[in-house]
Amino acid sequence: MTSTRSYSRGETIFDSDEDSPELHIMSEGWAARSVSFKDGSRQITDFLIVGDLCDLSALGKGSVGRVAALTPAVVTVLNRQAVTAAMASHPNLARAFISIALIEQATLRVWLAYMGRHEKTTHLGHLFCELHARLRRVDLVGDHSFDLPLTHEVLADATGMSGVHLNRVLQQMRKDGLITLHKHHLEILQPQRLRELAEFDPGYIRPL
Amino acid sequence: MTSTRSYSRGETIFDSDEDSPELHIMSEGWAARSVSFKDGSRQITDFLIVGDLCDLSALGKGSVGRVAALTPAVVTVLNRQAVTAAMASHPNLARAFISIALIEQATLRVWLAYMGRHEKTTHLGHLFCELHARLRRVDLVGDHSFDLPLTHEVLADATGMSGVHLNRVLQQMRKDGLITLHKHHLEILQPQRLRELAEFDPGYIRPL
DNA sequence: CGGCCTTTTGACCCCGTTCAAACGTAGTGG
DNA sequence: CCACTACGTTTGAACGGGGTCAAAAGGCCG
Repeated sequence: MTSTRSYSRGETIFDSDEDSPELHIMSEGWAARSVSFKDGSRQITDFLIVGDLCDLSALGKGSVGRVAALTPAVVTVLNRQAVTAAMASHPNLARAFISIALIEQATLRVWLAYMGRHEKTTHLGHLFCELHARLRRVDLVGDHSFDLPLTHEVLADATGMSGVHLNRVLQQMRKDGLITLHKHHLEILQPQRLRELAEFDPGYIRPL
Repeated sequence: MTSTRSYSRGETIFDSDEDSPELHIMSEGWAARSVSFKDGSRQITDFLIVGDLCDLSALGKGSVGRVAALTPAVVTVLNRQAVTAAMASHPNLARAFISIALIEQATLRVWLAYMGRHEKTTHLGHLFCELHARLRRVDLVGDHSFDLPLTHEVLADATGMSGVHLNRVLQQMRKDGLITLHKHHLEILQPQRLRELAEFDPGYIRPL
């Protein structure tokens, strides 16, 4: 039936090349999908948290990038064939997967839009708003703060900036009294102001 | 049954707000989905050409941005309910839509990765490779050249650069003997070199 | 205590932006 | 056929955000 599997930081959970008969759902920890280039740089395209499907792509064609654990992580493993069989008899399940894929699309479009924008401060602020909203869905936030067990390097790879600059943006946000970030715990001090600054509209976040 | 509709340049084909009972398929011309910001800037997140679905999002939750014609365009209009009904009786159709959504995702991830990269030349080169591959699928290329009825401004909004800089990148590519671009017709003079330069891997393009 | 991985800070520099103006080129109407 | 206009392309000059390189200063763990 369903089983779980544990990964330690840095381990690959799924790679676009493989054609695995499994479907992975995050049960604990953080993971990221990323695309790498010859010059060593990488772009993180998705953060995966509890409840997220790692490889929806196993249900159809089309996949890019590698999913790797960013923290110690646990995933639940489903059998792909069992899922596709269930889809055949329950059309609503198929529609649910389409919806999930579309929500992931929407998030990618928002990321793309913010990546194209110029001020990196806005971009990072938006990411914080998004993560807060997503973590809230799965009860991983306390009021306006949450654990963010990621290194600067990871945040930089997600927002398309250098680690050095990411650090400077953070300093600025702290100085502006927008956030605190200590020991991998982020607190949003002025949620309203941050949302306005980042033009955050939670409409694209997956509803519960 | 199915009907068609025509749009002139700039007209909105679909907006994420509306909850239309229709599904649109591009039959002629070019369109783009874009996200806009308060400051007037916009980011194009998808180019739509013949055969592309404008609003897969009508089949589920999750949508961002507005789809607008970039040239005079013709779309075929399908009835959404008819499609969802067909999906219920033909599970393979549902899987096909999942695949389409996943391929769109893959493209978005690639765009995101190139947006995060630093050299804009690479980014634009990659876009040209992608467009060529996609247009080839629908027989709209002649050897290594194709019509590209887009303004610099549009290309700039897609690649996240200013119109001025986009023009300069183009000049450089011309000087390097990589391409010519005249009267909205692009010719790739050194396809192999361009692909290598842009690290283009067509694996993510929708197969025929 | 000694490494190793992160975070922080400083200095320098370049890619890409912005502002502006000039230069096509196509379309419209007299 | 020639203005006149509107839009797109091209070019110049100046500025600045963010990158790169390098080194110091914290944590964290064996």
